[in-house]
Amino acid sequence: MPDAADPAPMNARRKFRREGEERRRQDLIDATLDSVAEHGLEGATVRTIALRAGVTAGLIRHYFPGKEDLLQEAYAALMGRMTEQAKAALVMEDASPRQRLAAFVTANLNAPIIDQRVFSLWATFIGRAGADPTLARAHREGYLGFRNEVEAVVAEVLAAERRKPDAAELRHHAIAINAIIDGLWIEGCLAGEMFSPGELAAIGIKAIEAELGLAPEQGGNQ
Amino acid sequence: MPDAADPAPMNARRKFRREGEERRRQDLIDATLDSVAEHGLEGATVRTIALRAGVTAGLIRHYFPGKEDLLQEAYAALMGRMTEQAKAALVMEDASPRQRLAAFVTANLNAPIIDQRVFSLWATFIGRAGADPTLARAHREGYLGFRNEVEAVVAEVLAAERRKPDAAELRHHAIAINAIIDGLWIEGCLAGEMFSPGELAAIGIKAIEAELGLAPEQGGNQ
DNA sequence: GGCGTTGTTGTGCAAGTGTATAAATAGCCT
DNA sequence: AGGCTATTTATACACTTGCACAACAACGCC
Repeated sequence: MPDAADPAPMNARRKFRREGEERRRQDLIDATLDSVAEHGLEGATVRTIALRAGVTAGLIRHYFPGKEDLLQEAYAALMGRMTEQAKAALVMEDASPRQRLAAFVTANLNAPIIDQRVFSLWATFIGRAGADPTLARAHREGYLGFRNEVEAVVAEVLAAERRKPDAAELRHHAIAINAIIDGLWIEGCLAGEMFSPGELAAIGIKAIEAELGLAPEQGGNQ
Repeated sequence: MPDAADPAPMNARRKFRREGEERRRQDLIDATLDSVAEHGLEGATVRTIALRAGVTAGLIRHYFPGKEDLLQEAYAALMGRMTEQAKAALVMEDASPRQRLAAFVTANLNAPIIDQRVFSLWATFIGRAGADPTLARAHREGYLGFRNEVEAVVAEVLAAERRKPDAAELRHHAIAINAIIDGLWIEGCLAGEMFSPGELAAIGIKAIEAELGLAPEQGGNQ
């Protein structure tokens, strides 16, 4: 008679807790990014994502109209974090424009922005920008925002050197500097162990100073 | 009585031609790249690929052990074409090192290397480099090969200017120049219509000359 | 021209996909 | 404590996926 009063029913329904809506959405988005980073878009199935988030697959559809919407929000969250971190280094106060530019470059060429997982996510999503106009526009806006930040700092740096560049010149500098940062970022993410700590940032700062025609710093700060 | 002697039997088996093995493999690889570029890795199913190649899905398994192998070979083919095109601009003869460097940059920052489809493919595949060691190594080799080419040209350019850089300096220049080209390549692929023709190449050449400390060209060639 | 080889097709299948929906239960309000 | 409600689970379903396999027919060879 092990049938009647079994103290451990084998068809026990899984225990669960009710989390707040915001918390669940964040967990699902984070689980989505983890899944995409690890297995690519193809491997990011609702079941994989749900497993990672510690819930069952059905719950996804309770918070998102469909899987596509979850992916969209995950990409938006990723971009938001990236640009937020990147710009954070610019808000230094009590620093010369040149120091701020150097700090900006250094921040963008070290952890946590140099990170293989973030790069994988970026590449995976951006690869679909050619086919998905929504992604393409999201990228364009992020890129232009970033470039405008660069352009603003460059203008300050040159102003401090009493140089008065015209708009076209400024734009070219911003494009070039953006390329230097992006290119070094990729190199660092894909082959970080080939560079010693701080090496990429040093290369980037020197390249940017050359681009702007600044004399190399002589002994240190100021 | 349209039943008996129907001249067009509705269960007609599809007509086909036997292509050479190399031709079929190439067609399948091209169809794979097209599918990946258009729908991403997730949308590149054996049926989609076969449809694009003008064959039926079963044939894929006649030429490749599995879908994964087809993807691997497609990625290898992509990388091969990219590096081949990129290096082709370096074989100019009867040109000064500096002209060769400029030609190299120009070639890499215009069509057909600046191309949204190629970028989509690159990003899609490289996004998996973090998880797939095979891909990671393939990229690393391609990258180092590219950077060594850059380093060699840079050495020639500096030698022509009677400068004798040490190995570390040379390496840093190569890393920076590589980053400039990569970064501008990405900008051009993702937002090509934001730049006028030749603008990216001009920006790249100026940035690289600044990096190398070369005086701007005065009037034209030589 | 017939024939064998094998490139090619078509069908089948088990596993996995996103989504729909009913059943259950955790936690709040009174 | 007890019920209400919305979060969460579980199951079902139609569809797609990669792959296996047998039937077929295009092409070279005699």
